[in-house]
Amino acid sequence: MKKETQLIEQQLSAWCAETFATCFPDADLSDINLRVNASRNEQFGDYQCDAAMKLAKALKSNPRAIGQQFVDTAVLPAIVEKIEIAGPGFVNITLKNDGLASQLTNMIADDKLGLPNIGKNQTVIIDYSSPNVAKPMHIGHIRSTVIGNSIDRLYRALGYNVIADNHLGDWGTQFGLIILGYREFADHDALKRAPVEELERIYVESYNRSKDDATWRDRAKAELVKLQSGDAENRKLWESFIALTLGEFDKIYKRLDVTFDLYRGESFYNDDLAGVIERLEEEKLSEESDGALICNLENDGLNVAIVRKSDGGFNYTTTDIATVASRTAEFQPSEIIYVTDDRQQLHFKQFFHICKKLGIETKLTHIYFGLMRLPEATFSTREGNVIRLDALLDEAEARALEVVKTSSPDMDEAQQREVARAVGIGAIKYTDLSQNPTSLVTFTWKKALAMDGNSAPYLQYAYARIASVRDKYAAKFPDISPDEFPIVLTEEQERRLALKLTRFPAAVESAARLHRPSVMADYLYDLSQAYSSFYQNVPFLKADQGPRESRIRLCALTASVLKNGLALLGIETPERI
RNA sequence: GCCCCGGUAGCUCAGCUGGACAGAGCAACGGAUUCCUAAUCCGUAGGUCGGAGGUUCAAGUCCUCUCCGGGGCACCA
Repeated sequence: MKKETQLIEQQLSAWCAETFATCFPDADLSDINLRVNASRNEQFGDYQCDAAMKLAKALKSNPRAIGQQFVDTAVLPAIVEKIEIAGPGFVNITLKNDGLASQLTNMIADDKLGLPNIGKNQTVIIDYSSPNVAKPMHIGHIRSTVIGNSIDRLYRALGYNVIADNHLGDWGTQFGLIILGYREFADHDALKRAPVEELERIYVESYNRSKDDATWRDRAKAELVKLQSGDAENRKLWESFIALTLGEFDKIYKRLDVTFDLYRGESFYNDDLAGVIERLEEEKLSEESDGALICNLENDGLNVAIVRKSDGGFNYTTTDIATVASRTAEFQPSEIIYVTDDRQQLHFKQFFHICKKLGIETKLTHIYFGLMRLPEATFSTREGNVIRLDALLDEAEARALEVVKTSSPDMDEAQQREVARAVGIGAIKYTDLSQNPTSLVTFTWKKALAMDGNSAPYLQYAYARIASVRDKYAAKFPDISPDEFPIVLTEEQERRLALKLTRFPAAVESAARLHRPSVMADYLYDLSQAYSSFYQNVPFLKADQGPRESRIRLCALTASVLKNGLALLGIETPERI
């Protein structure tokens, strides 16, 4: 039986709370945060507790004295070397070297590297990517796809049962225009060559005609009505548009290593929409206004949401409510997570609110991110200022290939291409994942394709160096098995690396909890820096037996953490680079 | 008009539930390669955290006001 892993931070926090309770048995400490946190600055120990300052007021005492009392009464846990009081009343905690070493040994023995199984028996649905049919994906789509996919991976790693659902925009008024346009001026050769581009051209042209041609508008509407009422021919056309588009999308998803468990577009919920309206009316949550049916949420500061248009059609609020109802009934998720850009915030607040009023208790979370902007000067001449996603990926791979060719000229070309693919795609993903999603993002090729510094290639490079060390060790000492030697931390860089390694589970946990892959990226970069410094300054293949094996084990564990950690960002780790 | 998100070093960005002197990368400058992949490492320089008040023992982080940029506010999703 696998013992439940507990994060060091939690362990120390619990200990800290207990100790304070023993120190001050009469005080009510329930409102005060007694947590222990990783020290930001290593001169203040490995972990620190700032509770003494927080308690000062409640206990009517000064923080130094409280800290001192804590230090005097505390019974140190086995893993702790010493505690000290410092500054205004911080308790700084330093871990034992052999305590760290045994943590590492446990991680090595655990194929999950110490990750807690906090998602056991919980289902989470993640709704991300969700592009529209008949429109090519451009750089605006990469954030939802890559961020959503990373959240997906983080949750899975923590034991959640994740359902990744691609909620395609496959239904709506645009299909009337597309069907009509298709009938009138489709270029069938172009449709074979580049189906989505041609579909988009058809849509745009048809849309433009509808703007000042009432007849065209009416004809498009007639096509839409036919489609919606199940006309066999239009239905078939519509299905073919979806198939063509998905065929193109799948190429991109494959390149990005993104897979979905479900592809349920808006059309999937079409039959449920009337029922949603009925429920809203029954619950008296809706009212007529200017011929439309609305939910008035002004009292909640959320304006007004239209649930049925004056022409009788439904819109996305209705669809989204139907989707939640369907998902909760079918999967009983503990949480549904949506990943979209921040323009949709109001919409999500509105329909989350309506769902709650309808008695749906499921936790609904909207992860939003800032739209990608272009620095005007660079791209103003580009047509429509749009960079297609596949073009971006091509460029990334090409750029990476140049670097690979100059850095690894001896590698055969097929392998160079393979490395360039992993590195190029990794660079693109990392750029998106390493920033806080809510930040505004300015797209620059330089940043997106960065190959050094805080970038995926830096992390991949660190990994490849370890792989190389491992192979050289195996060749040089074929008869020695490093795992028979204990991990001993003597050098400064060694200890720093060890400490970082033990924080992997905490990093994964908080990245998932905060829905922020950037936390993971930050951690991995930090770890790689610690490793690179170790690598550069501490010899291992040339060290004596004992330290050598200990260091090899550290290398191996670093490799595992990097590989698994980067996998949580959807980034590959080639063995050679 | 109301609401949301940004404004941190020349540039691009971190900074978790307020915690000890604000951190990276790029660019600049100076070092390191008989040695485990230099896509690396070590170092120097660079910031009144948009501005003004306030709360607090402690504010980049919370509150109020304000300036700048982006976005959203009824039949597109």
